[in-house]
Amino acid sequence: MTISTLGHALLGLLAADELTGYELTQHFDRSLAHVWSASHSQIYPELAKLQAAGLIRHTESGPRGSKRYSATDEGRAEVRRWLAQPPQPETIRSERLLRVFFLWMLAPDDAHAYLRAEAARHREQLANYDAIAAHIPADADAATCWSRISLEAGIRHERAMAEWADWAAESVPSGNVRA
Amino acid sequence: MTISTLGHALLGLLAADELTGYELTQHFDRSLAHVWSASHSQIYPELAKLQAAGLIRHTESGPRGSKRYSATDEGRAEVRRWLAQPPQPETIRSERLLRVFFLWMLAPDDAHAYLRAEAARHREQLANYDAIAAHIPADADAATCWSRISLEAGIRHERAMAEWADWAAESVPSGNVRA
DNA sequence: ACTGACATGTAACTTGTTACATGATTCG
DNA sequence: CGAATCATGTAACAAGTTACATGTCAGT
Repeated sequence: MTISTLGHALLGLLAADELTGYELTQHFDRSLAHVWSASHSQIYPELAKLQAAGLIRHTESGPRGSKRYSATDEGRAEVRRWLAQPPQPETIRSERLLRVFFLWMLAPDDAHAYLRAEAARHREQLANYDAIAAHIPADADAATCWSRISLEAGIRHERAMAEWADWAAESVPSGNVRA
Repeated sequence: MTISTLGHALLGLLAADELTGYELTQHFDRSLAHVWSASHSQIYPELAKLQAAGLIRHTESGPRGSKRYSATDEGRAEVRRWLAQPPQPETIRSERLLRVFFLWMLAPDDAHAYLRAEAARHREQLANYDAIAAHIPADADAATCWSRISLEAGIRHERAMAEWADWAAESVPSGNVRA
């Protein structure tokens, strides 16, 4: 049985807490949003696989048919094994940056507007991340401390990209310049 | 016919130059490496689709059965249409950052080593990008200027992530500290 | 002759998305 | 009692990866 990255993400979350599929789904929309994304339609079948592989265990059943899972010892060992492996180089796929590559096909004003909008989008995301970071207490547990560290990567990324978009917009002539 | 992002990438490249499938493949390994990735097994079928949709045209046949394509007027119009649309928020998936999220499961020394290695990987990528940037002439054509602008995003991203990894490593206690 | 780069394609599989489908519980 | 949220699942499809398969041409 080979485990996908999604599988490892679920396993990692279940190593810290007992969670339902629904709660796991929410983690991908919230705490893990800057790191990994997954929808419930991918999560439920993956949970079934992990359970079949003995890496997670169904602990309790709650209201509305909800099922709570926790990682088994083998599951925790699997996460550690995964973490100890050197990661492969990631394949980069950014549609937003790809568009920039082809912006020479647009009128300078339109290209300029694209970059300004890009800067705004990055600043918006940065504000979201900053707001999340502001709510993390200073005396948090280990798992939360590490979520803060990974969130910092998102913050610095958005900040760098916002500054890049500003720089890029300045380097493009525009008829809309007012300064 | 809906066109995938890969289709738009191919169309964009073929809007500037007449290229073969093989040359397109190389672009994803080189000029587009920091932006989008695709392998030949995905490219050849996609070229067939674009041709069937009348967005590209097979122009000349070369040695070793190579086929050269160029974008049609409809193809160029399609790229511009795509560029004018507001991009959707991108789904983020970084296995390397996901690991950081779960680093609390490792001994502090191992977590520290992971972050140091991360910093080194980002610095290595940064050096690659810097080397590429250094070879772009100052008097380049429009398409090259925009490739330089998108490359700058890669450079700033790697720089920000290298600095983040340093910061993160410092914030983790390690038995290997010599300073 | 051999090696490596050039060159194109297909098949099987994995991963991820979108849409469909259903039902329980809570709050106003 | 109606809407929102909670809660789980499946099916059809799209996108991407890995492996298979084949053949050409240039340089040594």
